[in-house]
Amino acid sequence: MLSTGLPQGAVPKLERPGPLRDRVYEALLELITTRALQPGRHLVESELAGHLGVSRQPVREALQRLNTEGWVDLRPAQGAFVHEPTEEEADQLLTVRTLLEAEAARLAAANADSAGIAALEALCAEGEKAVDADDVDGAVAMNARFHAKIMELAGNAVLAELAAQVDRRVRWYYTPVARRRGHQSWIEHRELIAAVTDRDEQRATRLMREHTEHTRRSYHARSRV
Amino acid sequence: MLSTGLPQGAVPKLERPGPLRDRVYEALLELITTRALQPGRHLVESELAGHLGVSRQPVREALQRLNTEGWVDLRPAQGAFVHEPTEEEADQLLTVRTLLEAEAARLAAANADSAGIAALEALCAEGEKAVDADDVDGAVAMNARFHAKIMELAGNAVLAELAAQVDRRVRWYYTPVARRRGHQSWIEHRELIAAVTDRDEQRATRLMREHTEHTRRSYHARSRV
DNA sequence: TGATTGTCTTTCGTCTACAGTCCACGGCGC
DNA sequence: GCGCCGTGGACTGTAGACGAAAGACAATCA
Repeated sequence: MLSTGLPQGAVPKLERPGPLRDRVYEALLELITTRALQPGRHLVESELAGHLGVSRQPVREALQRLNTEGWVDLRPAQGAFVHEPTEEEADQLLTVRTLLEAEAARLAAANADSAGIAALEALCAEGEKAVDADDVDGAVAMNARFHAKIMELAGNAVLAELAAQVDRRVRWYYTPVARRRGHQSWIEHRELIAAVTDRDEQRATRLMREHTEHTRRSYHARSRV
Repeated sequence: MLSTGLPQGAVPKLERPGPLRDRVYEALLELITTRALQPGRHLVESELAGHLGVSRQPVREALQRLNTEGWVDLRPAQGAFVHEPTEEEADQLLTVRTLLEAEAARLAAANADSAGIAALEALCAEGEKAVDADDVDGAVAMNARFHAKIMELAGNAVLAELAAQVDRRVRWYYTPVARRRGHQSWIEHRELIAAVTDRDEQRATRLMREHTEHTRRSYHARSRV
C-alpha cells in the first residue's frame, strides 16, 4: 500500500503557481485599486512586463481582461489606460449595486437555513466588535464578508458574480473618501438578519435597499467636498 | 504625382477592420450562439486559427474574453470548452434578467421623453406587423430592439451592459426551444408603453416583471419536453 | 490477467522577433 | 510669427518558435 509509506496529512501538495496571466491580472488589479496606478495613466506593456519580470504576452492578456471588466480602457493601436471614473458612472454603479444587493437579500430570506443565519450573526458580532475597537479596516472587511455571505445564501451564482464585480468597482470609486458609518450600519445589518430569519422577503428587500441607499448618500455627501 | 497612377475612386483601403481579436471574438460568438459549435466541444487554438486564417494569438485573446463572459470554460493547460448550460444556471440567469429588465422599465418610466415614447410605439407597431405576417425571425428581432430601446431610455450604461450580456446568454440557452408568444407579448409591450407614458414607475416595474416572468414560464414549459 | 509504468502525441503557456500605426517634434514655406 | 508637412521614435498588433504539462496507449511485470 502506498499510504503506509507516506506521511498522511502532510503532503505539501506541490503548490502550482497557476497561469501567469492570472497572477499578472491580480497584481495589476491590486495596483489599480490601491491607486498605485492612477486613473488616466498610460500602461505600457513592455514596461509592466519588465517590472513584473514576465513577457509581454501575459500582460496583454491581463490587460484585456481588465478591459472587459471596466478597469482599463483599451484604445486601439495606442494602449491601455487606467479607467477614469465619472460622477455619472459612479451613480449608475450605485444604482445597480442597490438593485443586486436588494435582490440578494430577498433570495436569502427565501432560502436561508439556520446555519446560514448563525453565520450571519457571527459576522455581525465580529463587525460590531471591530467598530467598537475603532478598527476601520477590520470593520470594512467584515462588512464585505457580511454582504458576501448574504450573496452566498441567496444561492444565485450569476447574481453573485455580477454583484462582486460591481461591488469591487464601487469600492474603488469611493475609497478616496474615508467611509465609516460605524454603528448605524451594523444596526441595519441586525434588522436585515431578523427579516431573513422571519423569511420576510419584502422586508428584507426593503431593508437592504434602504441600507445601500444610506451608504450611497453618505458616499455622495463625502465625495462632493 | 502619385494620384495619377491610382484608380481614383477605388481606394478601398480606408475601411479599418479594427483589431483582429475583436473580429475573431465575434466570429466565435456567432459560431457558439448559432450552435455551430456545440456545448462541451473542445476548441483547439491552432485549429481555429487555421480555420480563420489568423495566428493563434488573436484566437487566444478572443477565447479569454469569451471565458470571462461565460461562453467558454478555460481549463488550465487543457484548453477551451464551449460552456455547457445547466437548468440551474439558466434559471438563475432568468432571475437576474427579470431583475435588470424591471429596473430598466422603472428608470425608463422616470426618464423617458416624448421622442423616446414615440420610438417605442414605432418599434411596437413593427413588431405587431411582423407577428401578423408570421415572420418569426423578424418578430424576435423587433422584440430584442424593443427591450434594447427600453434599456436606452433608462439611461444607465452600466445596467445596459450587464443586461445585454445576460440577455444574450438567456437567448442562447433557450434558442433550441422554439419560442413564439405572438400577440400576447406585444399586448404587454403596449401596456408597458402606457405605464412609461404615465411616468408610473411602479406599474412599469410590475408590468415588465410580469412580462419577463411570462416569457420565463413559456421557456420552461417548452424546455421540459 | 490485471495493474503499473514508460513513452509518445497533442496542446497549451510563454517568449522572441517583425511589421504596422500613431504621436510628437522639428524644419520648411508662407 | 504661424501653420503645414516630413521624419523619427515608441508602442502596439501579429506571427512564429520553443519548452512543458496532461492524456492516451502500449509494453512489462507480478
